Amino acid sequence: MDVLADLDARGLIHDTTDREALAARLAAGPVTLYYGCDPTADSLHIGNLIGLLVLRRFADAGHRPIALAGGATGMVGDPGGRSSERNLLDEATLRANAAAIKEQITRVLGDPDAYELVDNLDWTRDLTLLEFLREVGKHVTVNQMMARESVKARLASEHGISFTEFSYMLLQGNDYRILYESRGCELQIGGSDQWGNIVQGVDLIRRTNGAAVHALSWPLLLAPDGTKLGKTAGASVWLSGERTSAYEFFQHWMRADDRQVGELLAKFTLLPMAEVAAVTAEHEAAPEERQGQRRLAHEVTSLVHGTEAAAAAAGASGVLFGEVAPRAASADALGAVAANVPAHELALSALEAGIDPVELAVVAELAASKSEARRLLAQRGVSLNGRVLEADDRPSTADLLHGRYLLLRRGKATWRMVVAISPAPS
RNA sequence: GGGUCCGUGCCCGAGUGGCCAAAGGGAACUGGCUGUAAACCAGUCGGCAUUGCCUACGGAGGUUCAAAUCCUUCCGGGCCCA
Repeated sequence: MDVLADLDARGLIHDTTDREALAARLAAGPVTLYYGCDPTADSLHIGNLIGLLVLRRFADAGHRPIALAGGATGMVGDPGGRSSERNLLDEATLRANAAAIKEQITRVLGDPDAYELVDNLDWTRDLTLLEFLREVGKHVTVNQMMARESVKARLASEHGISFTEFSYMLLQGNDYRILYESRGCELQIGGSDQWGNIVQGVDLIRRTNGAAVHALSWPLLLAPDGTKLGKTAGASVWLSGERTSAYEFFQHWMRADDRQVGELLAKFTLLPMAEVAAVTAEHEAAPEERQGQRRLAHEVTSLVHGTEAAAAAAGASGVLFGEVAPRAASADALGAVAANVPAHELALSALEAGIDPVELAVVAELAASKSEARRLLAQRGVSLNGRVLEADDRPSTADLLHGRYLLLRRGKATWRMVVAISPAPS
């Protein structure tokens, strides 16, 4: 299979170094390539998922991917795409983050024999300043570095840019050089915001080794209306089940904008393009059926959380958004929901005399504060067991479904379960 | 080292002694319409609390009946000069 053609069809090529040379090299035999993510948090988010999946696509085409966790680069901070200086994370945090991220990479890439996982801290930690200046710095002109968009933007802003962040691109360039020298890595991939950093490495390798290596970037994901995706919108959907439960993850894709379904299927699933096209066509014929979103949610959730979790999330969604009224739902169905929707325990005794809805909303973490809870209730934004919860209601044990569940919803799609428990005899 | 300007709520950004929990925009949240969509319309958007209180305008002090607004100092940053 022609990987480049496939990536192209999926809209995953934004830029490459000499396209023909790259195509020829890929056709000539297995190529070692890498993609790196910095451990700025203890979980990757769906933006990084594209990169991992592109690695996977290369692996499936017979190439040899390297996933790089940026233990070293994470300590410095990439100036790209931000207007102000980063706060440096301490080493312990970074180490913990890197460990968590490695686990996620492993999950998405599957077969541990099919790829290699490295951490740039391993070769950067002991690099001395003099070595760095002589082996890396000497080959790069500041003129060229200043010309980078990300640097220019920061130079123009009132915040400036520290030398540390300015050096980031050299560290990343050096990673590529090390991987080229130690493992014969000839291709680095990344989002288009990484293009400058990637090309930096390509240049460095040409100057130090006289070799022509390659680069490939994909376009950054845009919001459906073509504007830049808000930081909160995409960056808040995490791969970690701790941060974003499998159910919530599934729901994120279920709510995808119609206009984006085809694009998302192409970029975030491993379905062959022919099938993507078929599903998209089916979806466009009857968008209200949401078949595209269903398939998308199932595929992506399976990749990240496993098919079992995906099926469970789909099952819970069926109960919550289906025809069945909460009061008529079976104990099994509710149990399944409780296992998928964030659930909170509440002592049975707290319900006996009736509970203040404000209190209940806070306990269920439907609202972050009592003020917010009151606001939501005033706006009639909370429902209990399928009925609007009024501010002067006093939910009690009589409202428990099957003697133990309270099913709460905020807005249209945010569900919480409260499970009543008898205090353990002590 | 000298001069000068700046630091406001999730983000951008007004405010230069009381009418400021702080204009405006964006994001976000809720309601209406709908298909768990889009667009659009309306409302909300520091916390606690029965019209009141607390915390907040980089940090710490001070002046004042009263400070985001004035003074001192510290921290952080931009620009110019050396």
